[in-house]
Amino acid sequence: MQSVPAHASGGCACMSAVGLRQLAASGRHHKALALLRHTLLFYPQPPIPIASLLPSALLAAAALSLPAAAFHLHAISLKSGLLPSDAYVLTTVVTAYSRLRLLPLACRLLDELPAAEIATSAFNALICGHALASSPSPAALATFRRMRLAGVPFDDVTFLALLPAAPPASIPPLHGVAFRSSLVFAPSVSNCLLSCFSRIGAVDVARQLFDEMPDQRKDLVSWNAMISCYAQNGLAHQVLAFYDKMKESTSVEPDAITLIGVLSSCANLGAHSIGRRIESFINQKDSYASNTHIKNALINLHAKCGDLARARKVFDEMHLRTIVSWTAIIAGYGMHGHGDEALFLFDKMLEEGIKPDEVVMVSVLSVCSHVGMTDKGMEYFASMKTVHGIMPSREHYACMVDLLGRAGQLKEAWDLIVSMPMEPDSPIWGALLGACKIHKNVELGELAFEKVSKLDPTNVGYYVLLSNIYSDAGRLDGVARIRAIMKQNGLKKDPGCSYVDYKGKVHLFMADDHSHPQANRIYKMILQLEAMVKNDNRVYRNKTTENLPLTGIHSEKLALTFGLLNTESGEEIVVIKNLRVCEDCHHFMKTVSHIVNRKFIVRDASRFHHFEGGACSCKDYW
DNA sequence: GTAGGGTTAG
Repeated sequence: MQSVPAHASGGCACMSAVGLRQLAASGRHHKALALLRHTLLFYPQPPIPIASLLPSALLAAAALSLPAAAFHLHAISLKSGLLPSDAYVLTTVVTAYSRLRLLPLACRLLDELPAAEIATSAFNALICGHALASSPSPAALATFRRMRLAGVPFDDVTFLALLPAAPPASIPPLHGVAFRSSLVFAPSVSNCLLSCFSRIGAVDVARQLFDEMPDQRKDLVSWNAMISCYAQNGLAHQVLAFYDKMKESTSVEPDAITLIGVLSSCANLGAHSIGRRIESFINQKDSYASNTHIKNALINLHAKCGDLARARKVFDEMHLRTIVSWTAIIAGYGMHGHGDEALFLFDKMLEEGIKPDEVVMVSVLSVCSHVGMTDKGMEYFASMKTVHGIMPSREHYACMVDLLGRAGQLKEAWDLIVSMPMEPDSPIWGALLGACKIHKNVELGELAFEKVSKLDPTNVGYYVLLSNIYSDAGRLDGVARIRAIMKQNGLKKDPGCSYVDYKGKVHLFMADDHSHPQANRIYKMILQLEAMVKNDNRVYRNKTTENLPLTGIHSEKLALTFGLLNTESGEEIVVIKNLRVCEDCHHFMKTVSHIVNRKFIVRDASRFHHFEGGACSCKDYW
């Protein structure tokens, strides 16, 4: 007959282990730790079934941010002789320290052991810890090397932890390792590799990986990863094409993640009718009704497609708003020129106790810059460090250079760049260059160009900006020089294009484009409008047009005129343009809005312009 | 019992 205590204790410990796991899994970590304390009272002596209790308890300590509890449990693990040999306990100690932001302790633990004796799972946990602490993480890669050198087998989990944190240059060789070890054949690993190549901008390699996956191994995640790949690399047209392809495929059904990728591409393209179709599909599904990510994508869609009221409606009707929702609506008001409402919402967000992050601060600063609230922008920039504890990044500096530069404070913008604690990047110098164009400063423009063309030599926009600076200053020698450099480097100016999403179809126009079926009617009307604009004394007061060289018909004039010809008064016209609208076209549109007594909206590369009654919502500040 | 892939805002 078994001794009663032994039998009873075994059963009780077993129950404790189950109970602890359940408590930890359901988030009741305090109860889990209390149960462990209670159990330990009955089992003061090792080696007892503590082995089965420690992992859950360690994770509970990490979840509760209780380093002292983790130290205690670590000590128990050592005292009971479970460490260093018990793989489960070793792995969870590493995980607990990683999650408690005590990565050095996790490192030391494994550093002191012979690598060959460390279990795969413990190495995986450490790689994961490195990934958690920083990304990209050379240390994660170094841990993987140590593992391989010691001959410790790696598995799919190793790759899933390592790949997202791997430095860009190590992705192709890791792909090779995954291939040789046959791990690429695990769908999760190939999906992960796919998104890694996406992250480093290797879209073609990502697509190749997708195409090489046998159909039965392509799952929903593979399709979504490919859609995100196109979306994040700015290939919105490919997203829509790929989405169509996905709908044809019988093996997968789009889910919320698919739709989010597609919606964001519709937003970037201004493809409002496709976006609205997806929205009505979404509204039919109850399961999406409370999906915050979807709602955020819809706010972004409507705002970027010109329907701010609808964006606001989605925002107002949300049950749970995250900082992303706030950022989307704030940026929306900003790009439509409603700086006051945007900043009011930001203050409201703070009142609701939401802590601002780097991203929302970028939006707030760019709102200030777009609407010319220079002082307000300076205040917010200063408050980042002093009030919110956010260190300004290059992106924030770029906003500030833009803010000061647009306002004509070129010297202050320059001083800010010089005072930066990190090396300025091309968008920062580009912002200064743009400001020099607005304020016609050749000397500083040349300086900014010199910097920016070293950092981003193939970006045509910068050459065009400097060329326009020279042109405005009557420096034709400069214009010729830039043109020569561009030719020498094989750089071509991005062609301007504009389009209107009319009755579900996109009508695209290039400059001087005659290919549209209605081209004759459109040009005839433009000529009439141009003549009327020249004679319009009311808006014409601020001269300029007469002296402008006739540079052909820009695409936005064609798209707008198409819109005017095909819609009734009161109907929405949204023109979307890939580049910034020029002064001549801007003046033309203001005047036309007065002459034909219509409202219309133009989205250019940087913001929205609402034209009505001879004026623009940007107040000529863009 | 431990380690883990694809999602939104700029």
